[in-house]
Amino acid sequence: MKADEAVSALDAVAHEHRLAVYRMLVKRGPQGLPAGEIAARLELPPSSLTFHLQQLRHAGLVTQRRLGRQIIYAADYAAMNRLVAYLTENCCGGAACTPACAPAAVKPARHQRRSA
Amino acid sequence: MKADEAVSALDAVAHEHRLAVYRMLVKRGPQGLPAGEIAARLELPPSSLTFHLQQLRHAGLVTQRRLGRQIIYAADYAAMNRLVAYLTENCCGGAACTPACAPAAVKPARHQRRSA
DNA sequence: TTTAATATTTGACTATATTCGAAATATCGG
DNA sequence: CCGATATTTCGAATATAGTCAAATATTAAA
Repeated sequence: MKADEAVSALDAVAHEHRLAVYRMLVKRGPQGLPAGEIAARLELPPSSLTFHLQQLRHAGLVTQRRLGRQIIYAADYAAMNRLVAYLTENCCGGAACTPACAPAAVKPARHQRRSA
Repeated sequence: MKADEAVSALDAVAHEHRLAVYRMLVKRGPQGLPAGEIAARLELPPSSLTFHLQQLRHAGLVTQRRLGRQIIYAADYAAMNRLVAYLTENCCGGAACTPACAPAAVKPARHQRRSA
């Protein structure tokens, strides 16, 4: 992955609404969701949602397909993994840092204590 | 992790120079690098670098400490892992999506066990 | 205390992103 | 074809980010 691709992808999710859309799609799975459903759930005007969906799509994070009158968006998991890998690449110069640096895989809402 | 914290962190790395700085620090390890060294390697004017370092720091992705005349910056690996976990959280609704979704099949990070 | 090294803050300028209503486009069912 | 539904494109207003030279702080050494 090139730096500018990573920047595009990160920029795409670096926004309140787009991050919400993206996480919704990640949670949804390959089945995806139609634009209208996303707009309804997040209470966004359709034109605003399109703007954000296009950014996610252009960044390669989501895919688009038509189903009748609807347009279905879905997360591209391969892209997600490439991005995460790029961010954490060469952690600690490759030294034995696994416990400290390895990114968590699937997190089942465990007790992560965080004092405010 | 809250949505706005994630947005701050993503926004911090969603920039060519900041991403380069961040990856350099991730690669460097807990030892970190002085601001001047980072500026020299990336050929950035000191004032511009400070601008970007502050964003990374304010977003919680890097830490800052003084060493003599220098100010050392280092990646915060716990924050990195929280961010990655947030992005990939509840992948596919928790269904059996491991081959498609699981980022770098690695067990969740525990505690830092690294000799400095 | 003076000087040099290191890093940050300030300030002024330029450029880009976000928002959303209204109009346009594409699809379906009759 | 026509009306209804789903989504996108356009356009204009508003807001925020990025750049870097010069001035300022902080520390160390002579």
